[in-house]
Amino acid sequence: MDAPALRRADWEPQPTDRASAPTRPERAAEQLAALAAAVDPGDRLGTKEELRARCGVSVGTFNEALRLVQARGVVSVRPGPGGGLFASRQSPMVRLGNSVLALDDDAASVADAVRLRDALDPLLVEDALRHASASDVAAMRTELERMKATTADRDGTAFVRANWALHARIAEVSPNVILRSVYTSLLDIIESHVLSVQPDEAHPLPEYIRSRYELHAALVDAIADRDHRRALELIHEHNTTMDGSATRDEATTEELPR
Amino acid sequence: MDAPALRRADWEPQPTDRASAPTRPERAAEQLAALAAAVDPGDRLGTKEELRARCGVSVGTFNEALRLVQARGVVSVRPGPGGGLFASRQSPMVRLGNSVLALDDDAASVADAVRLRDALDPLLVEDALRHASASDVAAMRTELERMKATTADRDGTAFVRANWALHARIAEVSPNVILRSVYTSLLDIIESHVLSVQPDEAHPLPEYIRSRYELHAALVDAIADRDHRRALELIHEHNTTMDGSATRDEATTEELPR
DNA sequence: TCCCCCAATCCATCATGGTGAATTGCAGGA
DNA sequence: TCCTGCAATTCACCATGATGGATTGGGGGA
Repeated sequence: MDAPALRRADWEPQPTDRASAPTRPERAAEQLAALAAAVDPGDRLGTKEELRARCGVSVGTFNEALRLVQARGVVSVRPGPGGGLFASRQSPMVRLGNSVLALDDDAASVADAVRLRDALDPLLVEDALRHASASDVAAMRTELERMKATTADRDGTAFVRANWALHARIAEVSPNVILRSVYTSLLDIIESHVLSVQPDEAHPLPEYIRSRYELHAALVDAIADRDHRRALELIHEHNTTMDGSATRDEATTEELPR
Repeated sequence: MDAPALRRADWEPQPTDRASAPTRPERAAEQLAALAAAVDPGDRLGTKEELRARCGVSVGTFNEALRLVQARGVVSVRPGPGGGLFASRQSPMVRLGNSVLALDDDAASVADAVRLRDALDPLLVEDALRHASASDVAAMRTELERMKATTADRDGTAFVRANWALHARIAEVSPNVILRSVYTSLLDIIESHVLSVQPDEAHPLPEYIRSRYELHAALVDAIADRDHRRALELIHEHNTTMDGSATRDEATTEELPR
């Protein structure tokens, strides 16, 4: 009835070639997640042994699956009589994280990320105006210096990277953890997709760099002076004058299949 | 030299009571993550057996740890001679997901989430204007009907939930996967923190509900008519007239100083 | 009656040993 | 020379059996 699976043929009855071959622990984890999703949070799903048998995997494999769903906050485990696996309500923050994790990397274009980032910039500036300390402003000025240093060598890529570093530093000031986290990750996404900055006939590189630099310098000044109106005006200009169009995308061509 | 650890005392040398007791697989996973972070992406870390010995855990435990770091995209495993664990570059999208996952749930106040959501609303409306199909608009109108239904029973909570459902439906239209994902999760976060809607002397409930309903109805009309200016005007009004202040927070005990 | 302690249950690890598949490098043949 | 095929390496699972800790409920003593 419950003969052990000693040979591989006994426990690999699905040679159905699926994409990227989900491993057995992953499949078991999905089963568990489905089980947990089918009941109310807090409900008992059964003992490890029962569920392991239902998933049809060995102890070790089941433990791996368990670890995965636990990390996702889908189930919790309790010892003792009446113990076992329980569906647990996963916090919305975990859902956010997982929904982002589930995102297909290439499905999300850089342009999408840039658009989001631009929408968040004013919030960051607002927070900077309200919360930037003297040392924060000093750090921003340091980043500005770095930007200025790159203006000399006409290296558009170095310039935008320095620019992003400044933005990241500004973001650090915000007390809003969600905003900070999302924003810096967006910068990260954007940065990882950009290979080089290409000049544009309408905006020759040196001129573009100079104007961007001055805009950011003025922005930091406005933050230092707590000049709300000027700062918001500048960030609006920042996001309406072209910026993203001067960058070139890399990742849409998925080379390097390894 | 390498005596097996048959008794628990042999392999639990750290009775240091730490907060919430990270399990051994979790600790091993952290070690692996640290190892992977210390080298360049693509570098070899060693065979499973070598690393297992270094982590000082058993095979099963190490497999669990491995599964965790693999799920996080930190390492990859390859079979064959010269195989083993390799540090893998984790995509920025994964970093975003993980950084959100690392967020402390109560550290992030609802007000923070509301602020983010408000900043994203205009983007959603923009996308809706550009991409909403007839059936999308129809679905929005259905949600509007539901909102209207709740206006009758003076139930503020039901009203805002219906309101969020409408927003979620609008968000569905956007082709921007990151935006959609982040926005709906933000709604989720907000919704999960709100217990009830409290009237406010300046805005008695029925009046508040009626005005909000009409604003949203007008917004959907503007989307249906592709009236950009009107829609953006409405969403601006939407986010400047009070909204969040009429909701009562549950989870953040430390009252948001705004 | 109330409290404490014990037994039962269940999880978290451990150890050992086995089969099959993927990968690699080299050695030998066409 | 180039291709083919074998052997070695390493992973992915499997089974079995053991120890110790956490939790729970009930039974016995104060």
